[in-house]
Amino acid sequence: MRQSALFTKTRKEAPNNEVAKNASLLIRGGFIAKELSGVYSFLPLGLRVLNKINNLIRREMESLGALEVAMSVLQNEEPWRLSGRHELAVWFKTKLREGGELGLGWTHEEAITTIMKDHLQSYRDLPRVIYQIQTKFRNEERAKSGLLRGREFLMKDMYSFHPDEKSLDEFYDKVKNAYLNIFNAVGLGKSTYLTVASGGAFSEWSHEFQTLSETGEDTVYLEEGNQLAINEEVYSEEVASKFGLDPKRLTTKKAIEVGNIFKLGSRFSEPLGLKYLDENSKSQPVIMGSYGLGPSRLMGVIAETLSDNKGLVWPAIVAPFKVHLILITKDANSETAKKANDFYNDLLKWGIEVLYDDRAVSPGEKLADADLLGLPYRLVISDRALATGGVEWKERHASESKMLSFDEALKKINE
RNA sequence: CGGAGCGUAGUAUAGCGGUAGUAUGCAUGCUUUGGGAGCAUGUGGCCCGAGUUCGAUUCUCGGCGCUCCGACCA
Repeated sequence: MRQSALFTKTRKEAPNNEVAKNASLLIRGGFIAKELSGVYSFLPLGLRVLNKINNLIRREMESLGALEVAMSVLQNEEPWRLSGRHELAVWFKTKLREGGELGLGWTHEEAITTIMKDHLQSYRDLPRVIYQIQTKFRNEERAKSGLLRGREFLMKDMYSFHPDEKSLDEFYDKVKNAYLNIFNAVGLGKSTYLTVASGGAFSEWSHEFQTLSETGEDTVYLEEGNQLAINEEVYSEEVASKFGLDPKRLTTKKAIEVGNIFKLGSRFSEPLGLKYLDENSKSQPVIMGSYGLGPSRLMGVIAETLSDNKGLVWPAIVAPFKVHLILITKDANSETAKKANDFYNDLLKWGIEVLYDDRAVSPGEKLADADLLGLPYRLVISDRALATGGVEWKERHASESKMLSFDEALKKINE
């Protein structure tokens, strides 16, 4: 994409209505726009990042055998009455003209359980795994920290249906690994801990995925070198020992929750009547699990924790473009400009995602923007670079650049 | 929901009981091209409502909105 065609503009100054680093940088770079507190629009660059994250998540979920659906955002209140959750304050509710109440989906256990009543009758129909990636609405008492805690946000929610606890347990462990694959892929593997947390009303324990960050709302107990942690909410020396950790060696750190998985058991299948017949023609409640992961929050965590003082630093796998090609020349018809145009077309031919800064602005502005936008590879084509027979190559996280021939650059991009 | 702070050009900010300044952006012209370039000329603003006052962007009250701390958080 030619940068001259990109309508979003970058800004030098941090917005005065954001303190959070993630929101500040993403707004400065034109990735997102603020609509309300905790409510953001995604602009072209931001949407590209979000879609990359979504597709990464999709690949992992599909590998678990999950099938994607799109459930409705408007929800019937009736199943929520059956599950006893219709009074919860996080629910944005509204009324039909006729007077009936309905709500905006903030989670979908009730909805998917109701749907599955039409599709699960026999043990032969189990297990099943269903997920969606969808905008969720939660009437938070306090939105905060940019994309980290919003009232409207993107969520991948997955639900699994099993004949018994054993089947659920096996699947649950697979999901743990799939989640860890995702956090590893986006460069948060080392700072993300599988964390024992409260199972709430459903079971004794659940697991969270906590990424270390001073902006985090949670506190976890952990030991360096061990990727299992305990959330402060459930921590005691006894609990630590139970999970194989030595209380004496644990320290506390602030962390932000990037995922949460639950064993629901029959918490929803019983009240909503989701049952199946086993091999002995005996009616049994379906055993369920639910698995959340927020792509927009993950984008915020990446922006928050992997950036530096010049701007964003996207991991290649989620970067909106892989290459930032920058032309520096005084004359749009110069030999240098022709070379840059040709190279841009070569990159497109190779199927490389490239943002080409062909704008008629000063070199300083282009370079500062490149740092702010944070694409992994920066390639500068200028009179100076051409004089040495090639392009200047710099990786966003590196401090030094080096000169490469056009062929060498192409090769390196494809590595 | 309790507490604190804030709301002035597109953005970031200064200031005042007598209708507002700076930087940046944007527009035009000339110059300029490796770290947000220079000069000149323009463009553009006091969140909403009520009250006090001769006069309110400024003071008071209410509303709306934003940020932070706490509470809350499937």
